[in-house]
Amino acid sequence: MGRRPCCTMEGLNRGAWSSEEDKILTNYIRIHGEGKWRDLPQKAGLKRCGKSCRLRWLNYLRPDIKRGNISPDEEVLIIKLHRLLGNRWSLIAGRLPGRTDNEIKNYWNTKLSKRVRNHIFQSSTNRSYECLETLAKNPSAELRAEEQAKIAPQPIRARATRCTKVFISPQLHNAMDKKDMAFIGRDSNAHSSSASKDRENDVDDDANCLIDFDINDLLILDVLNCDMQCGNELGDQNVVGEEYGEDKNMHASSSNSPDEAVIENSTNDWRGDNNHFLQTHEALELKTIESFLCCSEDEFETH
DNA sequence: AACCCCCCCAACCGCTCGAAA
DNA sequence: GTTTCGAGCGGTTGGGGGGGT
Repeated sequence: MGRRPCCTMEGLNRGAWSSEEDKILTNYIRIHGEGKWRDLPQKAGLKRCGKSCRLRWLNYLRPDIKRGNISPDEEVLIIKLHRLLGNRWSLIAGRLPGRTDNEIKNYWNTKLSKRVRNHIFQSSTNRSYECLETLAKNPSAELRAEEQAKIAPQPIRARATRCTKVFISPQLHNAMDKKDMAFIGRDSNAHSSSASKDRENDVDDDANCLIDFDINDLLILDVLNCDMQCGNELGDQNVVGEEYGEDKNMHASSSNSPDEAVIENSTNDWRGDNNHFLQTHEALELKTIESFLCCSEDEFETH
């Protein structure tokens, strides 16, 4: 194996881009569209690595990029998402239209992480987004000890994988539709056994299906779920860190069930005009939902 | 004015993944 | 099944600018 570098490294410009280079790249992409980054520099007449061109376009030149100060609302969202997802910058950026993963990563590393760290000294399984909002809107605000404990991070570190389909039981989908805390918040054992039973019925009824979903539901669930025991379950299941495993067939991309609903056709995506987020990250979200429901991984794998 | 230090952020690097050959 | 390629992700680096002395 092995791969040739994306371009010969000799004689290429490095470092900051000049306005002339920006102009050339922008014009080229305007005419030919994105993609084929390896060949782009040669065709466009740029002395740059294709990777560098891609990065420059995605992080700086794209017309839909929102530049400027990050609003308090955006801060709140970043903090919430970071708490939920950890350093998954592309996922977090996917929730902030016009913001790039690089920008959010930088913003977190230079500002938010310090601010949050200063207000947190004990891990806790409880959550309080009121505290987070207070923090984002008034950085100098001092939180009480119990408030600090409530916002200690417990990110879900499942791996984000690219796949095209995801399985969610009809029960889960209905529960998410209705924000059914009674269903979602039941204790893990009770839920685990009943969930298994439900799924057996699903199989019998041939009612399993793949249903697209919106991560907004997760956030809503998370917010509504402040007082639930779910946080404890997350910790108990080792969803933080590698121990939780990689992928483990959590994506259903190989399934051929006729009941599958292909995410690509989803209209439930936050962006509306494309489905990048769901197409690339539903496996992570499935893991997230699974964790929220406190189900065992095996139960999902049976599907 | 000169120097130093720190912060910010654009850019780079190494790696992984899915798809195609 | 294996190899190669295109693309994307996340951690890190380093240049530049601003503030302090």
